[in-house]
Amino acid sequence: MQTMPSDLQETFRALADPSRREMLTRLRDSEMTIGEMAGHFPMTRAAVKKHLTILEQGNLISVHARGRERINRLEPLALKEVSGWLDYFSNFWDDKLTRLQTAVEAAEGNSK
Amino acid sequence: MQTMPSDLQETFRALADPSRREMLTRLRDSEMTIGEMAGHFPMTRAAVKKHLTILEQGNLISVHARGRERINRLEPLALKEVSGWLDYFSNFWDDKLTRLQTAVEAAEGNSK
DNA sequence: TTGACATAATACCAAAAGGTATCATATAAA
DNA sequence: TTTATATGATACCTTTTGGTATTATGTCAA
Repeated sequence: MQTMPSDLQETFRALADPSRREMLTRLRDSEMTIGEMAGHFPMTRAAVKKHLTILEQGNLISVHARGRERINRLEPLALKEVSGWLDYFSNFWDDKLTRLQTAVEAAEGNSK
Repeated sequence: MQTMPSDLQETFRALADPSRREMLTRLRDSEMTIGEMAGHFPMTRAAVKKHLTILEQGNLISVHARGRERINRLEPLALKEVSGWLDYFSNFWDDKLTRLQTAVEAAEGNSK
């Protein structure tokens, strides 16, 4: 059985939830506290905090204390690792697109 | 051609399980039946079939009948859509890597 | 037709996921 | 110091998930 870095597993797991993905897109625009994040979601602060913890376990965010607040900051390197995993398939989809484009061009050539 | 992210949720959900990700890497090398796939995993055929169904729901594979067998084939376009979602963050990690590389080069320059 | 084989369908189970409510703790402010 | 605020930590509940076992269906081959 292939052994993948366990943190990549935690990253994929964290990305599986739509609320967490939306949290990442919000953190792309600006870091924010748990309370600020909770203001954007129809769930309790406790639930938002759980989601942020899972994002942190997936190395997708880092958390920094500022007084009694906790600043949540995007850490995009984990996303880059996911991108690297996807690259394992990229020539495959490129091939498929190439064949498709070739077929389209052939059809256009016939119609001219 | 812009096919907008239809149901990326099902794709992300399918990618969250390590067995399913390994199934995708196996299908990258060659399409195969349910029974063949089951030979590579320590679980029943029924469990493998469930995983393949979830991969199909995530548009990551297609299933084709061949007699009494079912051929499972990689459909990488859904992975390309995931890659597109990640691109929303790519300048972020590029920035971070650029800063890191700059710092490394500066350190090397100091040591020479 | 009969029997073996590959898969489909269903019921069931334990554990994980996603959520709430409640209480404790640490810090800011009056 | 007292009080309000921001978060942490549990306990608990319901639904989903990943797995099994069992039975049914369709197809190949003798």
